[in-house]
Amino acid sequence: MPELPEVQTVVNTLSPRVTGATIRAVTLHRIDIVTPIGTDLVKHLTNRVISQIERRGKRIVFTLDDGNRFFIHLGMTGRLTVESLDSEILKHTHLIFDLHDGSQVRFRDPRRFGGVFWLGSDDPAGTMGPEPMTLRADELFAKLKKTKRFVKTALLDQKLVAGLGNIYVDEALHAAGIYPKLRADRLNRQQVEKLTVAIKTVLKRALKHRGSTLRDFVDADGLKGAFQKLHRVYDREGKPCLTCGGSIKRIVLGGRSTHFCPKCQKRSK
DNA sequence: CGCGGGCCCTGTGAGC
DNA sequence: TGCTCACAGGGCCCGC
Repeated sequence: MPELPEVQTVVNTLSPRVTGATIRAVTLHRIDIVTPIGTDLVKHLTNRVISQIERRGKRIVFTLDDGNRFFIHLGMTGRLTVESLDSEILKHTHLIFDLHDGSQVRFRDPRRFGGVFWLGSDDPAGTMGPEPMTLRADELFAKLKKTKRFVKTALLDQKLVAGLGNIYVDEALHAAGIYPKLRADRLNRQQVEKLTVAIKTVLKRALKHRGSTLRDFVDADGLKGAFQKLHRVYDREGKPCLTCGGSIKRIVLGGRSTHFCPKCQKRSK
């Protein structure tokens, strides 16, 4: 579900509702969604003020008034929403913050690939790579030079660039006319230049449409994204390429679905 | 030590 | 209608 545009959309909709809010109570229904194991989240958060909320990679980073931080990762099916007290608490709701104004922030994640990660004073970025929106082509070129993996697989590595996922890597490679199975270290300067621009263009357009909802994604207000209607390759196997009319192919790389147009994204050069 | 594969989970939709 | 199976936006951990 959540890649950079979706996570940013959650932050954008959550921020005005929680920035400056006091967490009056914390209800943790499953302690195993919290990392490190044994963290007393209730103690850390109760009666704290949320002074800031921001995105780093695919992480939603909260800064508290005591300077401590934690982040929530949405995994595949995570939702972070603001709801009223009387709205039904759905199955798989693992964490609830009661705010001073009577609203609740709820974290719900059926597959539990997401979770809550206590940082304290640790760096929210961890070992993550640079943000794609401010990425420089020479920087990406240097990183891709260091690996023999397929360019598709390399771009999914959050240590290389932080925030891209399966949808936007496929979309960006298509926009740049690059074959997904091309070895990362074989891309030339012009290709990386084009790829850098394509990544930014695709992410910017996706953000403008509040991300992609294939199934689960909603923002903090429960609103779905609309960018899935504008995908040019992702989840379009067998359909005509919107650029050249060729048939979109689906292959599996590193266990992930990969969609591309064999005519626009040629194997050679 | 880089890399590929397995695995962690639940829900859904296609196919029989 | 009901069952089985493949698959899903992510990422950690384990051998090789």
